[in-house]
Amino acid sequence: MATPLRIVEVDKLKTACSTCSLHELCLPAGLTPSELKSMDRMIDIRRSLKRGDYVFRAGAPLHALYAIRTGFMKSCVLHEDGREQVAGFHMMGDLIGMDAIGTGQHLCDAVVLEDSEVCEIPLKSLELMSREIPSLQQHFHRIMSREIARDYGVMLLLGSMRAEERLAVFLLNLSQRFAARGYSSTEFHLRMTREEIGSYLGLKLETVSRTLSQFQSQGLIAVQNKHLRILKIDSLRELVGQHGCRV
Amino acid sequence: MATPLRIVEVDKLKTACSTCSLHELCLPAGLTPSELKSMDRMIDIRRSLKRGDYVFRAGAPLHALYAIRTGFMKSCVLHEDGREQVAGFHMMGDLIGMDAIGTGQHLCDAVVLEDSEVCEIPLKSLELMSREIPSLQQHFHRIMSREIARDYGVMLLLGSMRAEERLAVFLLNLSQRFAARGYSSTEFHLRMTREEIGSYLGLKLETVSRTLSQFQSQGLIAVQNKHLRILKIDSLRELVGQHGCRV
DNA sequence: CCGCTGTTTTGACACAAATCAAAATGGCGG
DNA sequence: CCGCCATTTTGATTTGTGTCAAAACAGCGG
Repeated sequence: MATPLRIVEVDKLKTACSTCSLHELCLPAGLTPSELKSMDRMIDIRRSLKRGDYVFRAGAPLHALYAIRTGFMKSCVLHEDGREQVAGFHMMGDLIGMDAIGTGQHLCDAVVLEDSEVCEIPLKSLELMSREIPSLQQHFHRIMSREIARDYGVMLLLGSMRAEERLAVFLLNLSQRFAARGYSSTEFHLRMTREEIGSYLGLKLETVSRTLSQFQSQGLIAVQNKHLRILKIDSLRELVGQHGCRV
Repeated sequence: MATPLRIVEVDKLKTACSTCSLHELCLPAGLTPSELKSMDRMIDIRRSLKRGDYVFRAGAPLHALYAIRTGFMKSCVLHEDGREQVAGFHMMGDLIGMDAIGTGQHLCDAVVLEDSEVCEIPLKSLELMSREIPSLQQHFHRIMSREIARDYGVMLLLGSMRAEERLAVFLLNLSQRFAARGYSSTEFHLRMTREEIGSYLGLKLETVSRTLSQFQSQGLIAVQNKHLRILKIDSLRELVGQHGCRV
């Protein structure tokens, strides 16, 4: 878990919002071409990150928000006593760092799980520009709100679902997000370990492993280590919200 | 749980942000007197609500955000199958409804637990005005961010703490929030039932009751039904983050 | 003031998931 | 290509909470 981590390097990549294939999924969604140009001026730093790098660490002062161009990461909240809880997994088009606006300090670590590229969005510039461009303002608010909504979903999951349901919800959520990004909704690579899945779902890694095996033997999925294929997506959906369980 | 609920009545109360004792805790924190005047113009509707009323219900279209002037409420997320998870408890100075900005529809119920007054803040007006007043814009962002931060804390709690710790965190949090509002940090009324506490903490009501009794027999607190007194706040603090537990 | 209803407490027992343990597997660096 | 280390799987056992049940209690309306 605690392997030494690279220092991240900052380098300017040649990409721009106006030419980025993600711009309908990302912060600039719905902007006009000329507004997109303004975004390009705002986001001049893009970072290239390797597996194990931190985008930011808990306690660090907030410089910017980060839009994920490519790759995969997790954010995890740390407890004084060393406990760590994965608060979310993030992929291209996601915006991270918003938890830090309140205090000016990040309160979770953002750790790269698969080599990634992120765009650095200075908060001050974003504030300034969203005063000029109402649709940017609205979209930024929507993104923050969606994060709150997502968190409520996780709370529901952690507070009242049994292990099978948690896993099913997790897989369905990944599936849906991959689909929204143009990837297969039924076949993908799990970029995180069983332990990280478990931490996110409030389960131990053994339980995650056992439950995946169980799904496999029921013919719902096919897993081979990190490679996962969903065979009966409807059965998975039915599984969620069944079982008299802990209501 | 499902008692018939009054239809809420809308009436204009004579309060204004500029004369409200909460304005340093609430959305207008840090505004100049003239900016406060603008807020007054924006917030012309204040609602008076009785126990059991809904401020808004899941699925309803978003009209406004609500700032709590007095009272106490819960928000709860609903699962299709009827399960309900309390996502938070809210008191004076809190802003609720932000989860709805993303989709334009509320995704939780906000239920009044103690007769309350709320100020209705039309989202459109807030957007408009925060383009004019940078400090309002910043503070609104801070408030949304703090909600995300709070949610991360709840996720940590639900994902990796044992029953005793959850209860301790819950009590300490209430204590700290009452203190911030000028009330006693060691003696207060629990406005919610054991079942609602349990739902919030991912526990059954019996476990909540048992754990409170245990705290009492350990001399940490004195509970008598809804009345609670914290006797050893430091011991409660130590309790959080102990116990090898589920790391 | 009494009786009703919803809430809380307490006890006995069951079970889902954690813990402990060990083998199997996979991937990376030398 | 081999060997090592991290990850994953599977099994046996324990345990913290859930579940079921019943009694105690509190608050409200008549």
